[in-house]
Amino acid sequence: MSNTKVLPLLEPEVPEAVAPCCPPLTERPFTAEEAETAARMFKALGDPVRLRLFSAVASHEGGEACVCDISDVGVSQPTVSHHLKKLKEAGLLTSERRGTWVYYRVEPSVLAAMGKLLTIAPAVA
Amino acid sequence: MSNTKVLPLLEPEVPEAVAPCCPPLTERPFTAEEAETAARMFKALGDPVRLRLFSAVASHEGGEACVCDISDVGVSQPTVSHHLKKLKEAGLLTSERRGTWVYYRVEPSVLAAMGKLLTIAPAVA
DNA sequence: CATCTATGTTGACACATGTCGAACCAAGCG
DNA sequence: CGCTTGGTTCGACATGTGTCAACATAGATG
Repeated sequence: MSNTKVLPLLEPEVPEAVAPCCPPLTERPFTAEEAETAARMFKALGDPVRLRLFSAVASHEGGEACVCDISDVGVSQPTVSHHLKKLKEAGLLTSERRGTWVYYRVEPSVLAAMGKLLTIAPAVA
Repeated sequence: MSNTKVLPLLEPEVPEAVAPCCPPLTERPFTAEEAETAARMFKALGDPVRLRLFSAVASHEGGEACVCDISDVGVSQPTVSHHLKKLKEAGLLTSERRGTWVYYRVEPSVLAAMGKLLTIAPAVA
C-alpha cells in the first residue's frame, strides 16, 4: 500500500460556512463575502421541496429522520435525493448510513445562526 | 366620469404572504402550501446581491434608504432595480417615491416572522 | 417646453436549477 | 450467489434566473 491515509485535507462536503457566519442583517450593510455565505443558506431553503424536507427532518423525533420517512413530498425519489444533497452541501443537514437506511440530521447551530441573522436589534445596549 | 375609483381590489403587488405565515420549521413537517409561501421569502434572500441590498436597507437609518444610497453593490443599475423589485414582490420591502428619489423600507414584521420560522423550540411549555 | 438626473422596464442571452427515467451502488436475505 | 429493497448518480431536458444595454418614465430645473 503506497498511499495510506495521506492528504487528510480536501474533504468532499464541509458545512463550515454555517455557524459563525454574519452579523444580523440589520446591524450594518453586508459585505460581498458575508452576503455570498449567508445567501447560500437562504438559497438552500428557497425551494418548497427542500423546505418541506428540511422541516420534516427538523421536526422529526430527535432531529433525525430516515429518507424513507420523509420522501413523500410529491416528487420522484431521485429528486428527493438531489435536494437532500443540496441541503447537505449548504451545511444544513448531515447524513449517516446505518445498515439499510440513510438518516439525515439537522445541525441545531444552523437554526440558531440563521435566526440571529434575522433579529431586529443586535442588543448592543 | 364613468369609472372613478371603482374596483379597489386587485392591487398590483401585495406583500400579504408575510406576517402570519407558518409555524417554526421544527414544530411539524411543513405542508406544501406553507413551504411554497415560506420558500418565496427565503428564495428572495437567496441571492448575494439581493441580500446586500436588503441588509443595506434594513441597517440604514430608520430602516429606510434611497436607491442612490444602496446601489453600490457591483452590478449595473437596471440589475439593482430588478432585484429591488424581486424583494418587493416577496413582501420583504416596500417602496415610495418622494420627489426625485425612491425610498425602500423594510417591514419589521417580516424579520420577526422569518426569525420565528427558525426558532428551535416553539416554547409550547 | 427643453433638459437633466434618478429609476424603472424591455429584450436578449448565458447560465443555473428542478425534474425525471435509467442505470448504478449498498445491505440484507433466500 | 442472485434477488429485493433503499438510496444515489447520470444524462437529458425544460424552465427559471441574473445580467446588461437600450429605451422609457417621473420629477426637478432652467
